Amino acid sequence: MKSRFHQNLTPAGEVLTELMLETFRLNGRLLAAGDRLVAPLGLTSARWQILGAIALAGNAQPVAHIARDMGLARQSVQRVVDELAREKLVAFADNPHHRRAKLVALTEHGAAAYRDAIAAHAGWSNALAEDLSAEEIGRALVVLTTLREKLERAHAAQARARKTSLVRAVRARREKISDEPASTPEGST
Amino acid sequence: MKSRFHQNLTPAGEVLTELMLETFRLNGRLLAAGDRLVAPLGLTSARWQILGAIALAGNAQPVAHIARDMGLARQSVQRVVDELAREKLVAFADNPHHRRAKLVALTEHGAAAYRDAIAAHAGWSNALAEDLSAEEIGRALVVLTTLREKLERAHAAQARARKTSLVRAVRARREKISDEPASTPEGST
DNA sequence: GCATGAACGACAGCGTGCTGTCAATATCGG
DNA sequence: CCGATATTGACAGCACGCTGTCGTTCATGC
Repeated sequence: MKSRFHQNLTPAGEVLTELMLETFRLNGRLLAAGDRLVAPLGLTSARWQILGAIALAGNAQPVAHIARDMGLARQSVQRVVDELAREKLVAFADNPHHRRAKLVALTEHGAAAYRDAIAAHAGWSNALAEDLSAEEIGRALVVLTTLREKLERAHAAQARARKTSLVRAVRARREKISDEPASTPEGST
Repeated sequence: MKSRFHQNLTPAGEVLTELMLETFRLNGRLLAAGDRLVAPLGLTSARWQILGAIALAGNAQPVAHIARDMGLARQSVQRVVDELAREKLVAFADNPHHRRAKLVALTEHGAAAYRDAIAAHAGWSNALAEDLSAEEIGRALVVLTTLREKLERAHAAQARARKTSLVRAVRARREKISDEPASTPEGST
């Protein structure tokens, strides 16, 4: 089995490597096309995705929730939300549960912009999907989701392991420190 | 048919929209995991992808060719290649076909770094692909490739149409200008 | 009530993609 | 050969993702 990349790759690992490269390429193309699609509305892909996440959430949420729903870092979403707020596409409201973390909601202006964007997207997406059936796209979606979830689980497990070993190191260090003073005054060494 | 996004979406357009969002998420997760994987080698995802593209090309190429192969803008690749050159992972060689566009090749140091990276990737990719067959990953790859190619064709067609209409406007303007001086001296108007 | 840990926004910096511009170079057609 | 066009590297700026840090706020357990 001749691998394009490395002899240790399994057949599945080999085609997965190709899928990764294709994901990077498709990601760039989708962003570029999305940017062009919503540019006449004064939006970018990132901005209208955030408008979409707010709209789909159904009710106002703090930035950190929006970010979690989107699978992005909080600060990334915060930055764009602040810009959207400056342009009056979203507005902040008090959060009864947290004095600091305001709730973010679409303004009328923002809701209209999102409606325009999603309407343009619908026609474009329908045309793009023309050569493929919903079933095969759905199967591809399952593969991508499976991979992403597996990556997220592995990362979370690593973070827990790293934290646990850090806690163990700190505890070992604390016990060692508390042992040494006690041992020294008694002169048992 | 109740759409999560917009009532005009076809079933295929609907699931494609979900696939797009999943692509963005998977892209971020793959980059993050890739960065972690090659960090001990002093590399990042972007850097080792470029090392890989150079290695897979088989012979030294100018930056613009590498970029075209990767589906990226030339300047993006140039920037990283210049960094890799500073760190002695790649080197420039004269190009007999173009005095300005040097050829880029891996150094011994760069080839060793790439070997280490791809070996680490192989184990990791095999494990990630464990829950999926090569066949289903391959089918997903076909879907992604189909979409990407369609996006690229649509963009190229738009660029040609934009250029053609610009050329027509310039020609119409030139003919109008050249007509007016000729008409005026002959006094036919 | 108090201490601790987690979550959150603000601030900061960085990597990486993009587009645009300009000068150098190559290619092609008249 | 010359002019027009395309390609290329260098330069520049920007959007957008990330991580880290710090102070504020909340939740939990003792």
